[in-house]
Amino acid sequence: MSVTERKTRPHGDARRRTVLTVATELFSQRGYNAVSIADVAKEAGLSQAGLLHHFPTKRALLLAVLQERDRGGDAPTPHGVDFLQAFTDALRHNDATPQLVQLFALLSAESISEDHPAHEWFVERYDTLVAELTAEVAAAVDPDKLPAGIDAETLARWIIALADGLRTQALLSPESFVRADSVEAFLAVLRPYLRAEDSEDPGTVGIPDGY
Amino acid sequence: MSVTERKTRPHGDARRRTVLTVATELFSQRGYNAVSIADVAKEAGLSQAGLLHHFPTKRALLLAVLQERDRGGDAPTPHGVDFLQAFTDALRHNDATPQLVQLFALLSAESISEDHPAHEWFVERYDTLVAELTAEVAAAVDPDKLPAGIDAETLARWIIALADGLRTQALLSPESFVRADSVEAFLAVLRPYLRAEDSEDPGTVGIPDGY
DNA sequence: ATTATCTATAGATCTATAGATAATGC
DNA sequence: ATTATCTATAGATCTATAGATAATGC
Repeated sequence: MSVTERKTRPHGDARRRTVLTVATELFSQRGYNAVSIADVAKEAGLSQAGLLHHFPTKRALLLAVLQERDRGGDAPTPHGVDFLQAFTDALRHNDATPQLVQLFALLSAESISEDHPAHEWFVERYDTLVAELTAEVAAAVDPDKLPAGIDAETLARWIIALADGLRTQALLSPESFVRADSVEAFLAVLRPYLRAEDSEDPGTVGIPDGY
Repeated sequence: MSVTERKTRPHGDARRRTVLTVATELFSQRGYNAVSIADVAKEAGLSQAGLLHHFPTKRALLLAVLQERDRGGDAPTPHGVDFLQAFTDALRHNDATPQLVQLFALLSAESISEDHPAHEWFVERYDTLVAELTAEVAAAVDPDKLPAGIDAETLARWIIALADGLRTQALLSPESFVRADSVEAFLAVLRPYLRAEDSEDPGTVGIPDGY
């Protein structure tokens, strides 16, 4: 209940949700720059000015889409080795909605430009993701078993990069392989580096949508 | 000497090159959709209509940029293990021109949409890349040493995915790590799987110089 | 004769605002 | 009284074409 909260009504809330769904779909298919707010409004069944009543600018609409999609991993996730398994499970789950996967593929590339409305959002997202995964990998692997020069952060960045890079390949050529299988096979290759016995107390860290 | 070749003159050729350079730069910074041909023309020092004399549509301009950038590897490339070394060398070379790297990051994402002007170009590019790298990996590794379920194509897709995925991370947060180093470290981890005649001591994992 | 340019402009879009009207809830 | 909409439109852009003029090379 922030000071800047606006009053809404049931019918307006429903409209807002419709608009967000449509915007997610269109941004996913064509990217932010190639979609007009008129496109979204038409598909959502209201006028462009009607849409702008709910989301005052196109940028606000994009950020609302991202924000909604990021509260994906509300479920409690395990730590250490089991976290890595949960990661590929999340990949498999996300691949069921390719348009959402495509949205993140497109926006993560568009947002590299510093003046893109989602630039800060993505920089922060990757920082968080790398830090989180680094901690989990560190908990799962035995440092003494790692090859020289390979640390937990390196492994964490590899895993994230694999998920992102294989996503491009899978979207361009969907029938050629299964992304989650490939990432899972990679994690299996890391098995020799894992701690002999692992006993970790569970916690709650979310794996976000869009992967 | 194709039938569809156009006659050109020295001054026009120079202009064309200028336009291509500027277009590469601007597309790299902001992507195809967010750059207008007027932007390119202005920066190249000619009128928009003047630009369209050389490249009749914006789409033609993009394809010309891609085509020019793709004839990079004219040098004879080695095969097998040495090819993999040449691959990271190429990465290191490319990272010296981040705006070009950014161009491919952006276009490979934008082009996932089937109606993007560069869609076919990128589908074909990845097909070729995977096929080529699969052949080189197959020549370098000993199939008997590979973990169960991992084949040459899987490894090839991992390497391409790593290069692509780490590219996003490096562009969003350039100071945090060196992409080529990370990919090179990954290839070093693959060393136990290589054919005997190419690697002397599979027991100890070798890390390349500079580590 | 052809290439290389330019100015001017048509015709589409696109974002966002102004101002009016209807519906809703205290 | 406030929210939720709409029509209409201003003001920017954007791609591409029309038609004219200058420069170049057979």
